[in-house]
Amino acid sequence: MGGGEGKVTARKISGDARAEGAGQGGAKSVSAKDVAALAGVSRAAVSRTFTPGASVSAETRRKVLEAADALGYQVNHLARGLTRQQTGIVALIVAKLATPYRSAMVQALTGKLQAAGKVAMIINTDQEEATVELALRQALSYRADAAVILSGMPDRSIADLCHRNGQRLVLINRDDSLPGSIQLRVNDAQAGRMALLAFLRAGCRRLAVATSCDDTPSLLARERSFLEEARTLGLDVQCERFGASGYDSGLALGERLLVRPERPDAVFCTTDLIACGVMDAARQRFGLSIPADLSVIGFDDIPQAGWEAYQLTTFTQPIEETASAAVDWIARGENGDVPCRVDLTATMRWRRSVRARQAEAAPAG
Amino acid sequence: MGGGEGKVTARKISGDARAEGAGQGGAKSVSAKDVAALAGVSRAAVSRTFTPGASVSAETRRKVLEAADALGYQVNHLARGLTRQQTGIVALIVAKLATPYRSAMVQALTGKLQAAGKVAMIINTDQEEATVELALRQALSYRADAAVILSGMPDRSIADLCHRNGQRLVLINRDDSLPGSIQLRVNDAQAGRMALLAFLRAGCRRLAVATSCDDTPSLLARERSFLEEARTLGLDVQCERFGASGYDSGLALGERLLVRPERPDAVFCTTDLIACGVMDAARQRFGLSIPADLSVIGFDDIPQAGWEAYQLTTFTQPIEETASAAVDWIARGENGDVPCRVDLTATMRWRRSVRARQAEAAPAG
DNA sequence: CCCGCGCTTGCACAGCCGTGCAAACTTTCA
DNA sequence: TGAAAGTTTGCACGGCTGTGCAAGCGCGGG
Repeated sequence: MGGGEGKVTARKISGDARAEGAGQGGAKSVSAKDVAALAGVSRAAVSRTFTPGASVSAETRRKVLEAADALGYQVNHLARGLTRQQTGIVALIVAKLATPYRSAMVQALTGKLQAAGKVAMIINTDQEEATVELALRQALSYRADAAVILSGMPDRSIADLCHRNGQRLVLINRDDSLPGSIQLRVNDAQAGRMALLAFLRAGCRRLAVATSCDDTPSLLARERSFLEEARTLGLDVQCERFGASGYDSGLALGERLLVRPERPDAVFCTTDLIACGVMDAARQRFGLSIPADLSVIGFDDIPQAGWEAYQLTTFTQPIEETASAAVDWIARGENGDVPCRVDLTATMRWRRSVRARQAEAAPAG
Repeated sequence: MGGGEGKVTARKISGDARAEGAGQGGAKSVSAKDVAALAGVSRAAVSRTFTPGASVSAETRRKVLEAADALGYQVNHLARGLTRQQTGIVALIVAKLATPYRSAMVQALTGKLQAAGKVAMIINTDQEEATVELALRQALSYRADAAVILSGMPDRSIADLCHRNGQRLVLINRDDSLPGSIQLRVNDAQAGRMALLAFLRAGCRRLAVATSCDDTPSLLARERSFLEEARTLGLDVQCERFGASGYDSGLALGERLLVRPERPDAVFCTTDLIACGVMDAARQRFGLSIPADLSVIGFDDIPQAGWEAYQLTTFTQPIEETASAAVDWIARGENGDVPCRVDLTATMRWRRSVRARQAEAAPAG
C-alpha cells in the first residue's frame, strides 16, 4: 500500500462515465476524492476550491473545476454539515398541507428559505401516529437548524429537547412561549372585534359565529374576541361549532344556523373555507342572497375568497411577512435563548359579502 | 466510575446540559460519544443499540437507552447516510405549490414517503433563477435518494448527472423518458376525447377549449386530443389560450370566448381552476346559467370543483395512486437502469355542469 | 479440569468534508 | 545572488456514524 500511483480510484472515470453512465447500478456518488484523483491534486485542494475565501491558485482551481464538471461533482452538504454547525435544513411541521392557507404559507416559506440558502424539509403530521413530538425528533435526527411549527403544539419537554440539541423553534400562531424559540402571532383578537363592529355598522342585528371543533389558538381567539365584544355591548350571539375547519363543515354550519327560527343576518366564520361553505348553504339551500339577506365575514383571504362567486369580505393573512420574519430569524441565528415574539397584523379586506351601511345608525356608531 | 447499576440521574444530566446550553449558543447536539460516556460503554455499543439486528446484551441496551433518553439523543441521519448508501431524503421539485392540485399531490407524497421511512425535501422552482437544473443539483448535494419532478422538465444532461450520482428520478406527467427514471402518466389524451363525446351526447354544438399558455405536456395532451377528435368527426372547435393556468386566466378566457358572435355552448377547460373562472365569467358577467346555457368540463377534480357553487363535471386525478406508485418505486430501489413507465387513469366525475342529454340524438351516437 | 463454542464488546477503519499547520514553492527586494 | 515574505499545497485531524474483526467472557460438555 505504498504511495505509488496504484491508488487510482477514479479509473478513467471521466471517459467511462462521460460516455455512458449506464455502467451498472452505480449508486455510489462521486466524492471530492474522485475529483482530486482526476485533477491530479490533493483532496484538500478540491475542498478549498469549493470553499469561498480559501487559498487556491487559479491553475489548481481550473483543473479542479474541470474535473468536477466532467464527473458531475456536487459538494456533499451532509458531510459538510458534520463539521460546520449548520446543515442548512429547516423542518416544516405541518398537517393538512393541501389547505389553501397552509399551502400558501409553505410555498412562501420554502421560497424564502431557499433564497436565504437554506432548504425546507416537510414533516407531515396528518397520520395519527405522527405526532408533533415524533416530527420534532425526526427533524432532530436530520440535524435541522430550525423547525417551523405550523400545526399542533409541542410538549414543553420536547421543546427543551430541541433547545438542548441546538434546534431552534419557530411557532406560528401557537400560544405557548418556549425557550430558544420565536413566536409569530397575528392579531386574531382585534380581527374578531373588527368583524363584530363591521356587522353592526352594516345594520345587522342577529349575529352568529360559525367555527370548527379544532382547538387551534387562532380560531379560538377569533371566536372569543367576537363573542366578548358582543357581550360587552350587550348583544346576543349564536355560536355554532362543527367538525374540522373545511368547506364541508361550513356547509353543515350554514344549514344548522340558517334553519333556526331566529335566522342570523350576519355570520362571522373563523375561516374562509367555512365562510365559503356557509355562503353556499345560504344561497343554494335557503335561496338567500348575499349580502342582502345575510352578511358574511371570513378569515385568511384564501384565493377563493376573491373569486367572483364569493367576493368574501375577510382578513388578509400576512403570509409573506410571516414567512419573512421566520426566515430572517432563522438566518440571523445565534440570538441567545430569550424567547422572541413578533406580532403581525391581518388587515381587513373589504369585498361584497357584507351589506352596505343601513340608513339607521348602528348603536356602536 | 464503576458500572455498578449506574442508575443514570436524568436530572443531573439535564441540568448540566441546560447550563452549558445556556452558556453560549449551545449549537452542539449530543452525539453517540456523549451517550457512550454517560452509559459507561463504548461508542460502538451505542451504535449497535440503535441498529436493528445488531448484537447487544439486554443490560447494555438498557444502560444505553437510559442514557440516550436522559440526554435526548437522536441518531444523526446525516452521518448515517455517509456510510450507508441511503440518506432517506427524497427531493420534491415543484413550482406553484399553493395550487390545489399541486398541494394535494405534495401532501400525498410527503405522507406516503414518511410512512415508508423516507423524508421529503421541498425544492421550490418559483423564482426564475431556480431552474430545474439548479434544483436537481441541490438535491444532489444533499444526496437525496431520489427526486420527484412535479414541474418543469430537466435537461437530458442533468438527468444523466443524477443517474451517474445514483439519484433516481420520478417524472410525473413529463413527456421525456430518461435512463434510471420512472415516468408516471395520466390518460390525458383519452380524457380529452371523453370530454368531447360527453359534450356531443349532451347535444352541445358550439364547442370550445379554454387553456393556458403553459406548455405543460398534460395540458397540451388534453387540448390536442379534444381538438383532434373533433376534427375526426368533422366538427369545428374554438380554441382560446391565455396566461397561466389559474382562476384569473379562466375569467379572462371566459370573457373572450363568450363575447364572440358564435357563443359556445360547451367549453372544455384543461384545468379546474380555469373552469371555475370560466363558469364565474359566464354567470356573473354574461348572466348565463350552467348547464342550461353553457356546459363546462374541467380537469383535476380539485376540492372547489365539488363546491355547491360549481358542481363541476371533471376528471379525477389519481393522486393517491400516483403518490403510491412513486413511493413504491423509490422504496423498492435498485431496479436497474431500464426506464420504467406507469400509466394511471383519471376517471370522469359527473356533476352538474354538463346539461342532460337532449331529446335529439347526438351524431356520435 | 480443560477445551471449544457462542455471545458481547471494543478497536479501528471507512465514508465525506473542512481546516490548522507546516512544508514547499514563488515572488520580491536588497 | 541570497534572503525574506507571501502564496499554495499536502498532511493529518476532527466531526459522527456503521461494521468487520478479533479478543474477552461465560458456559456447557467431555
